[in-house]
Amino acid sequence: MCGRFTLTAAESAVGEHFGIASSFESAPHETAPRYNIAPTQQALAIRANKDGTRTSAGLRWGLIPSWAKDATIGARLINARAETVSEKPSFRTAFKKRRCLIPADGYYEWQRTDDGKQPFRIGMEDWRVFGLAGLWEQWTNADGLTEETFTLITTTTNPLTEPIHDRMPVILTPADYQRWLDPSFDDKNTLQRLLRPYGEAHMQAVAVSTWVNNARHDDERCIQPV
DNA sequence: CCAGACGTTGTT
DNA sequence: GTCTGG
DNA sequence: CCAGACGTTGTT
DNA sequence: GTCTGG
Repeated sequence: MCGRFTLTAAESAVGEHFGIASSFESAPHETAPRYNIAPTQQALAIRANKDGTRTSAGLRWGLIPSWAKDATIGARLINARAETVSEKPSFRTAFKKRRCLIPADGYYEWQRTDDGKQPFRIGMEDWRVFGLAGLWEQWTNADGLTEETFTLITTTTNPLTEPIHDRMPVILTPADYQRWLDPSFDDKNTLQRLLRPYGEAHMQAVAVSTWVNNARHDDERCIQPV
């Protein structure tokens, strides 16, 4: 699965990778380096308009379906399984109409051992930015206040990460971005084929400090190799 | 018809 | 909102 | 994902 | 054990 991730890259590198001008105006609070993005926190999301132009915004991690009576369900819907995402009531509408990319340059998985749990930071071999496949929703509470949330799609693991954990988040290649983001594209089979494990060839996994365990910790010590 | 669920993970 | 179970 | 709470009353 | 919060 994927319950934590990083986005430490410069705002300009993120903009260049996803083809957006700048996040300073649309999401000023998401431009600082993040070493430990946790569920319920805001994170940067990339979406596309019908004309294909891309925008960025800060959304809350943990999808709240539009029909939810209260927001607490969001903390449990932080991941959606690629195998069932197109059918599940909580996700199917967003899968058709509200897909997004979540910029990251690492994600964390905890390996269970006899001694406890060892966190790993996993990403590209040079820690460059990549796009995680996500879905977003808009939810309005009883007071009429609106909130935008997202979930990350997971799939089976790849050979690099198999010893650590049996699931991994879906990482899309830039060639797939446009189709994934296009809100008017809704061919279920085509979309579902994009949700496969990313090739391990240019990835790395590094054991890091348990400092990352606490979601309130958000500094360089989280990515410190051990 | 109405009522109630709607999710993933890991562990057993 | 939409589907399943009763 | 992990950490931390897990309760009610009345009063300030 | 299970739920909520980050």
